[in-house]
Amino acid sequence: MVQSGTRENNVSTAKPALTYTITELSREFDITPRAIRFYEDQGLLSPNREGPGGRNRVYTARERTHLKLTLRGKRLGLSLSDIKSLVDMYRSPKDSEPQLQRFIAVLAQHRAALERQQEDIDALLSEISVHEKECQRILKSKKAIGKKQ
Amino acid sequence: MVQSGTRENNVSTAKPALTYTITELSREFDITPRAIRFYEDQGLLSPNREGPGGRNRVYTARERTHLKLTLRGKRLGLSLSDIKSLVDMYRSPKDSEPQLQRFIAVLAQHRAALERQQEDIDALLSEISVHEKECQRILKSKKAIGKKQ
DNA sequence: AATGCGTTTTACGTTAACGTAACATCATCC
DNA sequence: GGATGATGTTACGTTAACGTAAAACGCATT
Repeated sequence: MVQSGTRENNVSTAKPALTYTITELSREFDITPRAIRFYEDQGLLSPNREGPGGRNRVYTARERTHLKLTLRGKRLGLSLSDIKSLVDMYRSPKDSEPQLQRFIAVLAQHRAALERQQEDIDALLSEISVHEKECQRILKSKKAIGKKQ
Repeated sequence: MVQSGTRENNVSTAKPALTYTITELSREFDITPRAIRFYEDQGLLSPNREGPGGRNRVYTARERTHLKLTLRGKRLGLSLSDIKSLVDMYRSPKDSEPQLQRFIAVLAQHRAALERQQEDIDALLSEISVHEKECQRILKSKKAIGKKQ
């Protein structure tokens, strides 16, 4: 093995250009390489190629960020196509004014969705608190009665 | 149509016993009756039957609550089997002490998951804020330059 | 040279969560 | 009393998100 872990290429250039292999990313985020390639098929990632004939995938820090964003979206219950539209927006050139307006609108939309999710979470958390307190109460009453049960 | 909307049966009894039909619930929560029956197949709901031969489904307020909980769980990205275990816990008799302990453990587990989701949401919201501000900045600079573009 | 490991492409399999279609049943309306 | 409309069961279809298997290539070791 010539090099393992995160490596830094192009020592002569100014930019660090640190990159990752597919297995590195799969281990870091605890997913399979298959999943990462699948995300690429769905247009969520677009790694460069390296090696003979540009065979192997190489991921930049930017691509890694996209992957992180993808996984976050998944944990929040978003579909991959939802995430794709998000990533696409982030990638899209925001130079024309209508583009900017649409981008802002989408952002507001996502913000609203996330805030609704926060409400759902708060509701569930308070429900859980109620159940927890109920359990504590029952436990205490049991101890008060003793070992008759 | 004899009765529409939420109706109140058993006028002679003490309990109100207000119930719902499947279409009422489907409209209230904007889902199809098919979905509700599917949730029943998965053990998330267990409506009573009514009419000749106990043909039609009738849902109590308790069942409606279970449905609400189911949909909240879905919005948060939980699978139906996840939700089922949750509902089962809520239904299970919490009288024996080991049962209680397990229940508390599961509650803590869900609490942790929800808090992780909150972090994810916070992260995304701050990201969105960044992008929004960036957009505002670009818009301002464009207006400052004028209509040269 | 053979072996083994890691990566690639291709393709088919799988699970979850319903959608959709077909048909029967029951009450009601005209 | 035939049409309409809501509800039921049954069964097959569908989409998303990968899993899994097969076969090939490149590089390293033995």
